[in-house]
Amino acid sequence: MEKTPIRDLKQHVGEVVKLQGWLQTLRDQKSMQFLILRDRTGLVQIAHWKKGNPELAELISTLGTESALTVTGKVVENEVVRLGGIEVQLESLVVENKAEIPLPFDPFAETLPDQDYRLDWRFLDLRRERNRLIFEVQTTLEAAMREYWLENGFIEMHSPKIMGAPSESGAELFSLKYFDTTAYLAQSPQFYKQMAMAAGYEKVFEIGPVFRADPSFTSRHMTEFTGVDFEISWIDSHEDVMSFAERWLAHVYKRVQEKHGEAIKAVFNVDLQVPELPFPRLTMAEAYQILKDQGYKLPPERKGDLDPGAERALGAYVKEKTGNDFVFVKDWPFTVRPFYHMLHEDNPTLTKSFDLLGRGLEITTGAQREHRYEVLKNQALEKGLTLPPIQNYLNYFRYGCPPHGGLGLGLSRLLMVILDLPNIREAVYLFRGPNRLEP
RNA sequence: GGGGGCGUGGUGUAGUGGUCGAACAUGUGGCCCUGUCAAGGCCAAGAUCGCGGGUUCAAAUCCCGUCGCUCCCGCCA
Repeated sequence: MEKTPIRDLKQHVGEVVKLQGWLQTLRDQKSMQFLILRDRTGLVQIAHWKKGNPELAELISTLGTESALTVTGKVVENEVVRLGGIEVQLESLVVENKAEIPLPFDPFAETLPDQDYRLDWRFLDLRRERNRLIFEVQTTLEAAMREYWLENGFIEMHSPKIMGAPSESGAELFSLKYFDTTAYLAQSPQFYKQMAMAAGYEKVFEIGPVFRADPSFTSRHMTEFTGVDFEISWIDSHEDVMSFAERWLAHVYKRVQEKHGEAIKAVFNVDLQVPELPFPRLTMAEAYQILKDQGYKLPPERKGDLDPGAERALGAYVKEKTGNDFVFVKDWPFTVRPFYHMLHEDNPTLTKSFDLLGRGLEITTGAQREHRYEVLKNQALEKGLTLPPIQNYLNYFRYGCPPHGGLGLGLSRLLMVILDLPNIREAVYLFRGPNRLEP
Protein backbone atom coordinates (compact mmCIF):
# COMPACT_ATOMS: atom_id res chain seq x y z
CA MET A 1 0.00 0.00 0.00
CA GLU A 2 1.21 3.49 -0.86
CA LYS A 3 1.56 5.85 2.02
CA THR A 4 -0.88 8.74 2.21
CA PRO A 5 0.24 12.18 3.30
CA ILE A 6 -1.78 13.27 6.33
CA ARG A 7 -2.77 16.46 4.54
CA ASP A 8 -4.66 14.42 1.92
CA LEU A 9 -6.68 12.25 4.31
CA LYS A 10 -9.91 14.16 3.72
CA GLN A 11 -9.98 12.76 0.20
CA HIS A 12 -9.77 9.19 1.51
CA VAL A 13 -12.71 9.01 3.90
CA GLY A 14 -13.99 5.45 4.07
CA GLU A 15 -10.73 3.98 2.78
CA VAL A 16 -8.02 2.06 4.56
CA VAL A 17 -4.77 4.01 4.30
CA LYS A 18 -1.15 3.65 5.29
CA LEU A 19 0.41 6.52 7.24
CA GLN A 20 4.02 7.03 8.23
CA GLY A 21 5.16 9.54 10.76
CA TRP A 22 6.00 10.37 14.32
CA LEU A 23 3.99 9.87 17.47
CA GLN A 24 3.43 13.37 18.73
CA THR A 25 1.03 12.61 21.59
CA LEU A 26 -0.37 9.47 23.18
CA ARG A 27 -3.55 9.62 25.27
CA ASP A 28 -3.84 6.23 26.87
CA GLN A 29 -7.18 5.65 28.54
CA LYS A 30 -9.00 2.72 30.05
CA SER A 31 -10.71 1.52 26.93
CA MET A 32 -9.34 3.77 24.20
CA GLN A 33 -5.99 4.95 22.98
CA PHE A 34 -5.58 8.09 20.95
CA LEU A 35 -2.38 8.64 19.04
CA ILE A 36 -1.59 11.93 17.36
CA LEU A 37 0.55 11.14 14.34
CA ARG A 38 2.64 13.78 12.60
CA ASP A 39 4.22 13.79 9.19
CA ARG A 40 5.63 16.67 7.13
CA THR A 41 2.16 17.58 5.97
CA GLY A 42 0.16 17.64 9.18
CA LEU A 43 -1.32 15.94 12.22
CA VAL A 44 -4.06 13.34 12.54
CA GLN A 45 -5.68 11.43 15.37
CA ILE A 46 -5.49 7.65 15.34
CA ALA A 47 -8.08 5.93 17.51
CA HIS A 48 -7.61 2.45 18.94
CA TRP A 49 -10.25 0.45 20.81
CA LYS A 50 -8.11 -1.53 23.23
CA LYS A 51 -10.32 -4.60 23.52
CA GLY A 52 -10.17 -5.08 19.78
CA ASN A 53 -6.47 -5.89 20.01
CA PRO A 54 -5.14 -6.15 23.59
CA GLU A 55 -1.62 -7.07 22.47
CA LEU A 56 -1.35 -4.02 20.26
CA ALA A 57 -2.77 -1.89 23.07
CA GLU A 58 -0.01 -3.19 25.33
CA LEU A 59 2.63 -2.24 22.75
CA ILE A 60 1.19 1.22 22.22
CA SER A 61 1.21 1.84 25.95
CA THR A 62 4.98 1.50 25.97
CA LEU A 63 5.59 3.91 23.10
CA GLY A 64 7.50 7.11 23.73
CA THR A 65 6.52 10.24 21.89
CA GLU A 66 8.52 10.94 18.74
CA SER A 67 8.71 7.23 17.89
CA ALA A 68 8.68 6.61 14.12
CA LEU A 69 5.62 4.57 13.12
CA THR A 70 3.90 2.99 10.17
CA VAL A 71 0.18 2.55 10.74
CA THR A 72 -2.79 1.46 8.71
CA GLY A 73 -6.39 2.16 9.43
CA LYS A 74 -9.69 3.33 8.10
CA VAL A 75 -10.29 7.03 7.61
CA VAL A 76 -13.57 8.17 9.12
CA GLU A 77 -15.26 11.51 9.55
CA ASN A 78 -16.07 12.31 13.15
CA GLU A 79 -17.30 15.73 14.14
CA VAL A 80 -16.25 15.17 17.74
CA VAL A 81 -12.58 15.15 16.77
CA ARG A 82 -11.20 18.64 17.10
CA LEU A 83 -8.22 17.89 14.91
CA GLY A 84 -9.88 18.38 11.53
CA GLY A 85 -13.04 16.41 12.26
CA ILE A 86 -11.36 13.30 10.94
CA GLU A 87 -9.66 10.30 12.47
CA VAL A 88 -8.12 7.00 11.52
CA GLN A 89 -9.37 3.81 13.15
CA LEU A 90 -6.25 1.83 13.83
CA GLU A 91 -5.85 -1.54 12.16
CA SER A 92 -2.11 -2.19 12.33
CA LEU A 93 0.92 -0.47 13.75
CA VAL A 94 4.62 -1.09 13.19
CA VAL A 95 7.23 0.60 15.34
CA GLU A 96 9.94 1.44 12.82
CA ASN A 97 12.13 3.08 15.41
CA LYS A 98 11.05 3.68 18.97
CA ALA A 99 11.97 6.91 20.71
CA GLU A 100 13.82 6.33 23.94
CA ILE A 101 12.25 7.68 27.11
CA PRO A 102 12.80 10.33 28.15
CA LEU A 103 13.57 12.50 25.15
CA PRO A 104 16.48 14.94 25.54
CA PHE A 105 13.75 17.50 25.11
CA ASP A 106 10.25 17.62 23.69
CA PRO A 107 10.30 19.69 20.48
CA PHE A 108 6.58 20.31 20.85
CA ALA A 109 6.51 21.39 24.47
CA GLU A 110 5.21 24.82 25.39
CA THR A 111 8.59 25.92 26.68
CA LEU A 112 11.77 25.01 24.87
CA PRO A 113 15.28 24.60 26.26
CA ASP A 114 18.04 27.12 25.54
CA GLN A 115 19.09 27.38 21.95
CA ASP A 116 22.55 26.01 22.72
CA TYR A 117 21.04 22.86 24.20
CA ARG A 118 18.69 22.53 21.26
CA LEU A 119 21.68 22.78 18.92
CA ASP A 120 23.17 19.75 20.67
CA TRP A 121 20.03 17.86 19.63
CA ARG A 122 19.51 19.69 16.37
CA PHE A 123 17.68 16.83 14.65
CA LEU A 124 14.96 17.01 17.28
CA ASP A 125 14.78 20.78 17.06
CA LEU A 126 14.47 20.53 13.29
CA ARG A 127 11.30 18.46 13.68
CA ARG A 128 9.45 21.64 14.59
CA GLU A 129 7.33 23.05 11.80
CA ARG A 130 8.91 26.47 12.24
CA ASN A 131 12.35 25.08 11.49
CA ARG A 132 11.25 23.07 8.51
CA LEU A 133 9.62 26.18 7.08
CA ILE A 134 12.91 28.07 7.36
CA PHE A 135 14.57 25.55 5.07
CA GLU A 136 11.63 25.32 2.73
CA VAL A 137 11.92 29.09 2.34
CA GLN A 138 15.66 28.78 1.82
CA THR A 139 15.06 26.21 -0.90
CA THR A 140 12.60 28.47 -2.72
CA LEU A 141 14.92 31.41 -2.24
CA GLU A 142 17.90 29.69 -3.84
CA ALA A 143 15.77 28.34 -6.66
CA ALA A 144 14.46 31.85 -7.34
CA MET A 145 17.98 33.26 -7.36
CA ARG A 146 19.05 30.66 -9.88
CA GLU A 147 15.92 31.18 -11.92
CA TYR A 148 16.68 34.88 -12.25
CA TRP A 149 20.33 34.33 -13.05
CA LEU A 150 19.55 31.72 -15.68
CA GLU A 151 16.97 33.98 -17.32
CA ASN A 152 19.73 36.55 -17.56
CA GLY A 153 22.40 34.35 -19.10
CA PHE A 154 24.58 33.66 -16.07
CA ILE A 155 27.02 30.76 -15.81
CA GLU A 156 27.29 28.85 -12.54
CA MET A 157 30.74 28.47 -10.98
CA HIS A 158 32.14 26.13 -8.36
CA SER A 159 35.42 27.60 -7.23
CA PRO A 160 37.90 25.77 -5.03
CA LYS A 161 37.65 26.11 -1.28
CA ILE A 162 41.26 25.09 -0.70
CA MET A 163 43.74 27.80 -1.58
CA GLY A 164 47.51 27.93 -1.66
CA ALA A 165 48.03 31.53 -0.65
CA PRO A 166 46.24 33.88 1.67
CA SER A 167 44.63 36.24 -0.78
CA GLU A 168 43.13 39.33 0.72
CA SER A 169 44.01 40.02 4.33
CA GLY A 170 45.20 36.70 5.66
CA ALA A 171 44.09 37.41 9.21
CA GLU A 172 40.78 35.58 8.99
CA LEU A 173 41.92 32.48 7.16
CA PHE A 174 41.78 28.94 8.46
CA SER A 175 44.95 27.07 7.60
CA LEU A 176 45.28 23.35 7.23
CA LYS A 177 47.97 20.82 6.65
CA TYR A 178 48.11 19.97 2.96
CA PHE A 179 50.59 17.14 2.38
CA ASP A 180 53.96 18.82 2.93
CA THR A 181 52.70 22.36 2.81
CA THR A 182 50.02 24.61 4.27
CA ALA A 183 46.74 25.41 2.55
CA TYR A 184 43.93 27.78 3.44
CA LEU A 185 40.16 27.59 3.34
CA ALA A 186 38.62 30.14 0.99
CA GLN A 187 37.13 33.11 2.80
CA SER A 188 35.39 34.21 -0.40
CA PRO A 189 35.25 33.25 -4.09
CA GLN A 190 36.17 36.85 -4.90
CA PHE A 191 39.30 36.30 -6.94
CA TYR A 192 37.91 33.26 -8.74
CA LYS A 193 34.78 34.96 -9.94
CA GLN A 194 36.90 37.84 -11.21
CA MET A 195 38.93 35.25 -13.07
CA ALA A 196 35.72 34.25 -14.83
CA MET A 197 35.41 37.86 -15.99
CA ALA A 198 38.92 37.67 -17.40
CA ALA A 199 37.85 34.41 -19.04
CA GLY A 200 35.08 36.22 -20.84
CA TYR A 201 32.12 34.55 -19.14
CA GLU A 202 30.52 37.97 -18.63
CA LYS A 203 28.06 36.90 -15.91
CA VAL A 204 28.70 34.26 -13.27
CA PHE A 205 27.30 33.20 -9.93
CA GLU A 206 28.22 30.82 -7.17
CA ILE A 207 26.46 29.59 -4.06
CA GLY A 208 28.95 27.88 -1.83
CA PRO A 209 30.67 27.58 1.52
CA VAL A 210 32.84 30.37 2.86
CA PHE A 211 35.16 30.14 5.86
CA ARG A 212 36.12 32.92 8.23
CA ALA A 213 38.44 32.41 11.17
CA ASP A 214 36.93 35.31 13.10
CA PRO A 215 36.41 34.65 16.81
CA SER A 216 33.14 36.54 16.64
CA PHE A 217 30.51 35.99 19.30
CA THR A 218 27.45 37.67 17.91
CA SER A 219 23.98 36.69 16.77
CA ARG A 220 24.96 37.17 13.10
CA HIS A 221 28.41 35.61 12.61
CA MET A 222 29.51 32.11 11.73
CA THR A 223 32.90 30.61 10.95
CA GLU A 224 31.42 28.70 8.02
CA PHE A 225 28.49 30.00 6.05
CA THR A 226 26.95 29.86 2.61
CA GLY A 227 28.05 32.73 0.43
CA VAL A 228 26.00 33.89 -2.52
CA ASP A 229 28.14 35.66 -5.10
CA PHE A 230 27.70 37.04 -8.57
CA GLU A 231 29.86 39.07 -10.87
CA ILE A 232 29.00 40.84 -14.13
CA SER A 233 31.10 42.34 -16.93
CA TRP A 234 30.93 45.44 -19.07
CA ILE A 235 29.37 47.58 -16.38
CA ASP A 236 29.65 51.35 -16.25
CA SER A 237 29.78 51.57 -12.49
CA HIS A 238 28.65 49.98 -9.24
CA GLU A 239 25.21 51.43 -10.00
CA ASP A 240 24.77 48.64 -12.56
CA VAL A 241 25.51 46.04 -9.89
CA MET A 242 23.04 47.57 -7.45
CA SER A 243 20.44 47.83 -10.16
CA PHE A 244 20.75 44.15 -11.03
CA ALA A 245 20.87 43.13 -7.37
CA GLU A 246 17.64 44.86 -6.42
CA ARG A 247 15.70 43.35 -9.32
CA TRP A 248 17.14 39.96 -8.46
CA LEU A 249 16.14 40.27 -4.80
CA ALA A 250 12.68 41.54 -5.69
CA HIS A 251 12.24 38.41 -7.82
CA VAL A 252 13.35 36.25 -4.90
CA TYR A 253 10.87 37.97 -2.60
CA LYS A 254 8.12 37.50 -5.14
CA ARG A 255 8.73 33.77 -5.38
CA VAL A 256 9.02 33.31 -1.61
CA GLN A 257 5.91 35.38 -1.09
CA GLU A 258 3.93 33.37 -3.63
CA LYS A 259 4.92 30.05 -2.20
CA HIS A 260 5.25 30.69 1.54
CA GLY A 261 3.60 34.04 2.24
CA GLU A 262 0.73 32.55 4.21
CA ALA A 263 2.87 30.13 6.18
CA ILE A 264 5.36 32.89 6.98
CA LYS A 265 2.54 35.05 8.25
CA ALA A 266 1.17 32.21 10.37
CA VAL A 267 4.46 30.99 11.80
CA PHE A 268 6.64 34.10 11.97
CA ASN A 269 3.95 36.76 11.97
CA VAL A 270 5.79 38.47 9.14
CA ASP A 271 3.72 40.08 6.42
CA LEU A 272 6.14 39.48 3.59
CA GLN A 273 6.01 42.18 0.93
CA VAL A 274 7.99 42.35 -2.28
CA PRO A 275 10.24 45.39 -1.76
CA GLU A 276 9.66 48.38 -3.99
CA LEU A 277 12.18 49.28 -6.69
CA PRO A 278 14.51 50.95 -6.76
CA PHE A 279 15.85 50.42 -3.24
CA PRO A 280 16.75 53.68 -1.53
CA ARG A 281 20.40 54.65 -2.01
CA LEU A 282 22.47 56.74 0.34
CA THR A 283 26.03 57.82 -0.11
CA MET A 284 28.18 57.45 2.97
CA ALA A 285 28.18 61.25 3.22
CA GLU A 286 24.38 61.30 3.22
CA ALA A 287 24.28 58.46 5.71
CA TYR A 288 26.49 60.43 8.07
CA GLN A 289 24.31 63.49 7.76
CA ILE A 290 21.21 61.43 8.60
CA LEU A 291 22.92 59.84 11.58
CA LYS A 292 23.99 63.26 12.78
CA ASP A 293 20.46 64.60 12.42
CA GLN A 294 19.14 61.56 14.25
CA GLY A 295 21.54 62.24 17.10
CA TYR A 296 23.37 58.94 16.62
CA LYS A 297 26.86 59.21 18.05
CA LEU A 298 29.34 57.27 16.00
CA PRO A 299 32.54 56.41 17.86
CA PRO A 300 35.28 58.76 16.60
CA GLU A 301 37.59 55.88 15.73
CA ARG A 302 35.00 54.67 13.21
CA LYS A 303 35.47 57.60 10.84
CA GLY A 304 34.44 56.57 7.38
CA ASP A 305 32.74 53.41 8.57
CA LEU A 306 29.46 52.38 10.13
CA ASP A 307 29.07 50.40 13.33
CA PRO A 308 26.17 47.99 13.81
CA GLY A 309 24.23 50.53 15.81
CA ALA A 310 24.55 53.04 12.99
CA GLU A 311 23.37 50.42 10.50
CA ARG A 312 20.30 49.71 12.59
CA ALA A 313 19.61 53.43 12.93
CA LEU A 314 19.89 53.93 9.17
CA GLY A 315 17.67 50.93 8.49
CA ALA A 316 15.01 52.25 10.85
CA TYR A 317 15.23 55.74 9.33
CA VAL A 318 14.82 54.48 5.77
CA LYS A 319 11.99 52.16 6.78
CA GLU A 320 10.15 55.07 8.33
CA LYS A 321 10.79 57.45 5.44
CA THR A 322 10.23 55.09 2.53
CA GLY A 323 8.71 51.90 3.94
CA ASN A 324 11.54 49.89 2.40
CA ASP A 325 13.38 47.24 4.43
CA PHE A 326 16.40 47.67 2.20
CA VAL A 327 18.88 50.48 1.68
CA PHE A 328 22.10 50.69 -0.28
CA VAL A 329 24.87 52.64 1.38
CA LYS A 330 27.39 53.50 -1.32
CA ASP A 331 30.65 55.31 -2.02
CA TRP A 332 32.64 54.12 0.98
CA PRO A 333 36.10 55.56 1.69
CA PHE A 334 39.01 53.58 0.30
CA THR A 335 40.43 53.42 3.83
CA VAL A 336 37.77 50.89 4.88
CA ARG A 337 37.57 48.94 1.63
CA PRO A 338 39.79 46.28 0.05
CA PHE A 339 42.42 47.23 -2.51
CA TYR A 340 40.49 45.92 -5.51
CA HIS A 341 37.51 48.24 -5.20
CA MET A 342 37.55 50.86 -7.96
CA LEU A 343 37.98 54.50 -6.97
CA HIS A 344 35.77 57.33 -8.13
CA GLU A 345 37.48 59.34 -10.88
CA ASP A 346 36.33 62.62 -9.39
CA ASN A 347 37.12 61.70 -5.79
CA PRO A 348 39.90 59.14 -5.39
CA THR A 349 39.32 58.85 -1.64
CA LEU A 350 35.99 57.13 -2.32
CA THR A 351 35.32 53.70 -3.81
CA LYS A 352 32.62 52.63 -6.24
CA SER A 353 31.28 50.29 -3.60
CA PHE A 354 28.17 49.64 -1.61
CA ASP A 355 26.71 47.66 1.26
CA LEU A 356 23.14 46.49 1.27
CA LEU A 357 21.37 46.71 4.61
CA GLY A 358 18.21 44.68 5.21
CA ARG A 359 16.27 45.68 8.32
CA GLY A 360 19.49 47.38 9.44
CA LEU A 361 21.58 44.23 9.01
CA GLU A 362 24.51 44.12 6.63
CA ILE A 363 23.74 41.36 4.17
CA THR A 364 25.83 42.31 1.17
CA THR A 365 29.02 44.04 0.10
CA GLY A 366 29.66 44.83 -3.53
CA ALA A 367 31.61 47.10 -5.83
CA GLN A 368 32.94 47.78 -9.23
CA ARG A 369 36.36 46.12 -9.25
CA GLU A 370 39.51 47.82 -10.46
CA HIS A 371 40.37 46.03 -13.71
CA ARG A 372 43.31 48.21 -14.85
CA TYR A 373 46.52 46.37 -14.04
CA GLU A 374 48.71 49.34 -13.17
CA VAL A 375 46.02 51.05 -11.10
CA LEU A 376 45.25 47.83 -9.26
CA LYS A 377 48.91 47.22 -8.44
CA ASN A 378 49.23 50.72 -7.03
CA GLN A 379 46.14 50.28 -4.89
CA ALA A 380 47.50 47.01 -3.52
CA LEU A 381 50.79 48.68 -2.66
CA GLU A 382 48.92 51.58 -1.07
CA LYS A 383 47.19 49.04 1.20
CA GLY A 384 50.57 47.70 2.21
CA LEU A 385 50.32 44.42 0.32
CA THR A 386 53.27 42.82 -1.43
CA LEU A 387 52.67 41.86 -5.00
CA PRO A 388 54.20 38.36 -5.39
CA PRO A 389 51.55 36.52 -3.34
CA ILE A 390 48.79 38.04 -5.46
CA GLN A 391 50.56 37.96 -8.80
CA ASN A 392 48.37 35.13 -10.07
CA TYR A 393 45.36 37.29 -9.37
CA LEU A 394 46.96 40.37 -10.89
CA ASN A 395 47.65 38.44 -14.08
CA TYR A 396 43.90 38.33 -14.81
CA PHE A 397 44.15 42.02 -15.61
CA ARG A 398 47.05 41.90 -18.08
CA TYR A 399 45.45 40.26 -21.11
CA GLY A 400 42.09 41.81 -21.77
CA CYS A 401 39.81 41.91 -18.74
CA PRO A 402 36.52 43.80 -19.13
CA PRO A 403 35.28 46.29 -16.55
CA HIS A 404 33.22 44.36 -14.04
CA GLY A 405 31.70 44.28 -10.60
CA GLY A 406 29.59 42.13 -8.33
CA LEU A 407 28.65 41.35 -4.82
CA GLY A 408 28.67 38.77 -2.07
CA LEU A 409 25.64 38.06 0.06
CA GLY A 410 25.17 36.00 3.21
CA LEU A 411 22.45 33.42 2.58
CA SER A 412 21.53 32.97 6.24
CA ARG A 413 21.57 36.72 6.83
CA LEU A 414 19.08 37.16 4.03
CA LEU A 415 16.89 34.53 5.68
CA MET A 416 17.15 36.43 8.95
CA VAL A 417 15.90 39.54 7.17
CA ILE A 418 13.08 37.78 5.33
CA LEU A 419 11.77 35.89 8.36
CA ASP A 420 12.80 38.47 10.96
CA LEU A 421 14.87 35.93 12.87
CA PRO A 422 16.80 37.25 15.87
CA ASN A 423 19.73 34.86 15.58
CA ILE A 424 21.66 33.39 12.66
CA ARG A 425 21.89 30.04 14.45
CA GLU A 426 18.20 29.60 13.63
CA ALA A 427 18.73 30.45 9.98
CA VAL A 428 21.34 27.81 9.27
CA TYR A 429 20.99 24.04 9.16
CA LEU A 430 24.00 23.43 11.38
CA PHE A 431 25.74 26.34 13.05
CA ARG A 432 29.49 26.66 13.03
CA GLY A 433 31.11 29.13 15.40
CA PRO A 434 34.31 29.46 17.42
CA ASN A 435 32.91 27.08 20.06
CA ARG A 436 30.62 24.96 17.95
CA LEU A 437 31.94 22.13 15.77
CA GLU A 438 29.28 19.57 16.70
CA PRO A 439 26.95 18.16 15.61
C1' G B 1 40.25 39.87 21.73
C1' G B 2 37.33 43.70 25.26
C1' G B 3 32.73 44.52 28.19
C1' G B 4 27.82 43.17 30.38
C1' G B 5 24.36 39.24 31.87
C1' C B 6 23.24 34.28 33.24
C1' G B 7 24.38 29.13 35.32
C1' U B 8 18.88 25.77 40.72
C1' G B 9 15.58 18.05 39.48
C1' G B 10 15.38 15.66 32.32
C1' U B 11 13.50 20.61 30.52
C1' G B 12 11.68 25.78 31.69
C1' U B 13 11.46 28.91 35.88
C1' A B 14 10.88 30.87 41.41
C1' G B 15 13.90 31.70 45.49
C1' U B 16 19.22 36.94 46.17
C1' G B 17 22.08 35.76 53.99
C1' G B 18 18.57 32.09 58.63
C1' U B 19 11.41 30.68 57.62
C1' C B 20 15.31 26.04 51.94
C1' G B 21 14.88 19.34 55.04
C1' A B 22 15.02 24.15 48.02
C1' A B 23 9.22 25.77 45.46
C1' C B 24 6.24 25.78 40.79
C1' A B 25 5.25 24.06 35.80
C1' U B 26 6.27 20.38 32.45
C1' G B 27 8.22 15.68 31.59
C1' U B 28 9.05 10.52 33.72
C1' G B 29 7.00 5.97 36.62
C1' G B 30 2.55 3.83 39.11
C1' C B 31 -2.74 3.74 40.05
C1' C B 32 -7.58 5.63 38.55
C1' C B 33 -10.76 7.57 34.59
C1' U B 34 -18.08 6.94 29.18
C1' G B 35 -13.96 9.13 23.06
C1' U B 36 -9.63 11.82 24.68
C1' C B 37 -8.27 16.16 22.10
C1' A B 38 -3.16 21.88 25.87
C1' A B 39 -7.29 15.33 28.50
C1' G B 40 -8.18 14.99 33.79
C1' G B 41 -7.51 13.07 39.15
C1' C B 42 -4.32 10.84 42.99
C1' C B 43 0.57 9.10 44.34
C1' A B 44 5.86 8.58 43.62
C1' A B 45 10.81 9.16 42.05
C1' G B 46 14.08 12.91 40.48
C1' A B 47 18.68 18.77 42.38
C1' U B 48 25.40 17.46 46.69
C1' C B 49 21.67 25.02 43.60
C1' G B 50 28.19 24.71 37.15
C1' C B 51 33.10 23.76 39.65
C1' G B 52 37.02 25.30 43.36
C1' G B 53 38.28 28.44 47.30
C1' G B 54 36.91 32.29 50.84
C1' U B 55 33.72 35.59 54.25
C1' U B 56 29.98 34.41 58.12
C1' C B 57 27.30 31.54 64.01
C1' A B 58 24.69 30.59 59.18
C1' A B 59 25.66 30.74 51.77
C1' A B 60 21.60 28.63 46.13
C1' U B 61 21.96 33.79 47.97
C1' C B 62 28.01 37.80 49.51
C1' C B 63 33.49 37.86 47.68
C1' C B 64 37.60 35.75 44.56
C1' G B 65 39.01 32.36 40.85
C1' U B 66 37.58 29.03 37.04
C1' C B 67 34.54 26.72 33.29
C1' G B 68 30.21 26.99 30.21
C1' C B 69 26.41 29.71 27.77
C1' U B 70 24.58 34.33 26.03
C1' C B 71 24.29 39.39 24.34
C1' C B 72 26.94 43.86 22.97
C1' C B 73 31.51 45.98 20.88
C1' G B 74 35.64 44.95 17.50
C1' C B 75 35.33 42.33 12.45
C1' C B 76 32.23 41.14 8.75
C1' A B 77 28.27 38.34 4.98
